[in-house]
Amino acid sequence: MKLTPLPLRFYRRDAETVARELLGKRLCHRLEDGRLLTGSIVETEAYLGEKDRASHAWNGRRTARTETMYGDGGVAYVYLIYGLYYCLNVVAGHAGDADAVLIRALKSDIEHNEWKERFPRLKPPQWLSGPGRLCRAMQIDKSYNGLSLRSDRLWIAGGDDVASADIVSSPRIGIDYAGEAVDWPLRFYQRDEVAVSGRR
DNA sequence: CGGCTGATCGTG
DNA sequence: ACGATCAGCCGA
Repeated sequence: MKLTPLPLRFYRRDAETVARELLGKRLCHRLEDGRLLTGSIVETEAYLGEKDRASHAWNGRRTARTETMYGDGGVAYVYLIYGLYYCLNVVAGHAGDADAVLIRALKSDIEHNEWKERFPRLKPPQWLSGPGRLCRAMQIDKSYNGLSLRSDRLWIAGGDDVASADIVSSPRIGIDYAGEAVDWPLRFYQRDEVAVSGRR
């Protein structure tokens, strides 16, 4: 299995395109001790920057937290939610436009024994199902915020292409407050994939 | 300053 | 259905 990082030009497009095309790609994390955790992306959501009420950058909110999203595409944007969980985003587009793609679920392509020990109550597909769970399982926290997705530690590699007929879109999850943006079909997931989170 | 809130998850 | 739990944002 080749795990070559995607080129920067992959990320420097609009968030919706990046969100669709991230399906099937492999998220890779090299731990300090040398072990490698990987999973195939099966669910994403696009966030469209300042014009998107669901985005942290809505209405031009450019703060210490959102600054990462305002940079060029190709880095990780990681934030803490509900004081409990981390969420991993891929920054898309170009400097100034604050586009990002939330990674919502992975399918494990390596049966990693340690996960069975750490999450004994969850069945295998659930370790990586949901943005908070996948960060916990992949050991991604806020220290990865701003890190290049072509770094030695964290990167995204090519995978199996997903046919467009197998990509389903829907409104995004957990953004009921987002006004006119609540129904924008910016969530994408792989049809019939059990690791996909939440309601369909 | 102090109050409020959330791109979630686990339990009941 | 609800509580956990806190960084960050906002208003004063």
